[in-house]
Amino acid sequence: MNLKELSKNLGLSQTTVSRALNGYPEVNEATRERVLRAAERHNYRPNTRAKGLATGRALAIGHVIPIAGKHEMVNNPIFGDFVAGAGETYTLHGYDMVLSIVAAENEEHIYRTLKSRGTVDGVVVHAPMMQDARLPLLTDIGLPFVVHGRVSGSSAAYNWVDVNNRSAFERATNFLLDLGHRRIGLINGLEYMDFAFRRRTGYQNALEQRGIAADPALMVSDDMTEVFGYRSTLDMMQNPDPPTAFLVSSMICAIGVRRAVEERGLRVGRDVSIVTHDDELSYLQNGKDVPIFTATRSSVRDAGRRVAEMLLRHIADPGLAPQTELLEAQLMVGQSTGPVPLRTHLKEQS
Amino acid sequence: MNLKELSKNLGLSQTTVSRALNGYPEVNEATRERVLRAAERHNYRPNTRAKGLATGRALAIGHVIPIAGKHEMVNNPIFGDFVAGAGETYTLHGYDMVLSIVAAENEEHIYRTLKSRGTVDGVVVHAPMMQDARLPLLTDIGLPFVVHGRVSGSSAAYNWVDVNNRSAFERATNFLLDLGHRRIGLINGLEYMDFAFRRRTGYQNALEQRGIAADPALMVSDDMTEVFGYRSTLDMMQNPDPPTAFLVSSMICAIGVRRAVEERGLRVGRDVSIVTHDDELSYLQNGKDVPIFTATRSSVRDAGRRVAEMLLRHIADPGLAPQTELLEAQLMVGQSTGPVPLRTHLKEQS
DNA sequence: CAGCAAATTGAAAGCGCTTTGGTCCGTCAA
DNA sequence: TTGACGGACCAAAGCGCTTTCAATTTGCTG
Repeated sequence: MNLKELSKNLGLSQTTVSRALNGYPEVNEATRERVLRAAERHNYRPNTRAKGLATGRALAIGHVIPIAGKHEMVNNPIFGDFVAGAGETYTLHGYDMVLSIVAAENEEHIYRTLKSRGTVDGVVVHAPMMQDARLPLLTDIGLPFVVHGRVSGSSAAYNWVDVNNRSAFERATNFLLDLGHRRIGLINGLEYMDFAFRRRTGYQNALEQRGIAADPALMVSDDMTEVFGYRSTLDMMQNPDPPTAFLVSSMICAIGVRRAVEERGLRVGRDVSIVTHDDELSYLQNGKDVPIFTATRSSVRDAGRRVAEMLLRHIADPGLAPQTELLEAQLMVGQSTGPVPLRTHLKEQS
Repeated sequence: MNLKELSKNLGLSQTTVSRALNGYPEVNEATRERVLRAAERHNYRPNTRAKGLATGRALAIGHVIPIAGKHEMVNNPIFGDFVAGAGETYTLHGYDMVLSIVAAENEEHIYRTLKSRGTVDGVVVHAPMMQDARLPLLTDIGLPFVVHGRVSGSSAAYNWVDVNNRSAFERATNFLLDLGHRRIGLINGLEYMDFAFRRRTGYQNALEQRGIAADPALMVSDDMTEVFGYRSTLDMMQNPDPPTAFLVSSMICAIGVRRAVEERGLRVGRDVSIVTHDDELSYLQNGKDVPIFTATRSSVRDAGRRVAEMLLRHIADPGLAPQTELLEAQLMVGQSTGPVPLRTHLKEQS
């Protein structure tokens, strides 16, 4: 069933039917009613490609997901929840979501293709790095975009939605300091990722304010896997003056930290404290009533929604000035933190 | 830059240029060369929508992802890796991937829309349930599809790619039985999901073959969260005759099992054994060299690739008879299993 | 009752591509 | 020399929609 058939069926011109369906004012209300009913009855839906051709808009948003490639980067675990949030919003506004899975080295090519083929009206930039090259590229080719995160070192203004990673980790560090911890291990993501850099800044700021020198031996950064959390915890525990607390950049990583701690015969929340960042991934909930881990919490699904809304706003009104949205993470106290243990206690365990 | 401009530029007709670019034989090789070079130089890429309109094909595949809605179902954690695999394949074949995030109750509507708008040439069915209603629906509306998993209770033939869940869990159970375990807890996914049903069947088969009656108190099923693994393990440990081993349907769940075991002061792999299913999620690797958990292993990303290939095959040749592909999971021995402990040992701990 | 504006509706021209149905030339066999 | 034939190319008709420009009708005003 297409427009032509439908209008013939109704004894009207395609013009009128099209107008009726798209809510134009110059069509008689009675006629519109009749058209809508007929469309419903015949299960008519306009062909997206034809509509797109005629209007010049794609009614679709692109998400380019770089996958683990040469550099053995791990796929982003927050991705699923993020697109769930964004997708909800697109559906609500009648937009499609186009996903491009691509090796990192082909990213530029994909963006150009997306633009020149007219596949999408805009894109979301995931997992921004410091001085991310995608910003100038997208600006150059004229594809509207919103960044999920921020790009340190970018001079030009651009659209972004981000969690206040610095303040979150600053607060988390202060929380641990208040509990008496002085040796706090930072288990961070790769620090060419913007968010990881900001988190370390927050951590260091807090230490500095109390006149504590950050110990390089207590700061590591890598792909945030369970094994990384496990290994680096074991390593730090070897330190003659081992940390009594860990600040961790992801739940998955924190699970590895816990494994290491418990394997050493210590108890999380009593002998060793852990604070982690919690993206509220739907499949990795941090406990039910009481959080398992004390955590800086911020819903990545919600972030997805906000990013999508911002992008649609800018597509609808290309003249709009760049917007930004800074989300504050909550600090949720769970079972994984407690006052610093007495030195003697730790000694006798190790 | 579009076809018209490009051909004017070359002093050729659109027809010839189009043919040259699409590899038709009736064009002079020298001309083709010239056209290809010009296209490259001007960075020309045909408009997808126009091409689709003219050919009647969308060059896109749909993935409909139901999200946590009324029934508080948890988003599928394997989703990210699965689409990564499928997406690779699509990109390779010049197809786009269209994602629809939708509340489960609107799924039917989305499929109809996808078809009538001509957005996609086919779809992938995720997370099939027993007697899944999507199969008859998709057959009815004539949208080609491949199921990731299988649908018990479907009479008609259909395309699917699935892991042999039954045999995997049968082997895992036998492995534990061989180690002397007789009380094995099954922590399974929701059993209206087809894979969960098959896994339980495998577990029960193995027990039966050794003349052991399956104890309903040792079989639970729910959304596979960390908390579910934790809670149900604690519950089962209360049993007067508690399990000495657990067979778990997902890594995330198994992490909860481990937490419960260690919280009870027991040691995984010595006091209590755990076997889990491992989808080889890129962000949740089961250790590096030696697996943390003994596991039935099968790459969901690989499954994504295979599903995508099968679907593209069927779209290219609509006459093809339904195909099926059964993947065998590997049983990887890790650090989480060991012989059944002496009864006395367990008693003294509890 | 003439005249004009507002309310409705249509015809047709694109949007950028593919593809059908030619056309125009050399070539080659008869 | 002629006609058939294959090679190389092109004009134009769609694909299913939107939108401009016009046409027609209706309702009022003076």
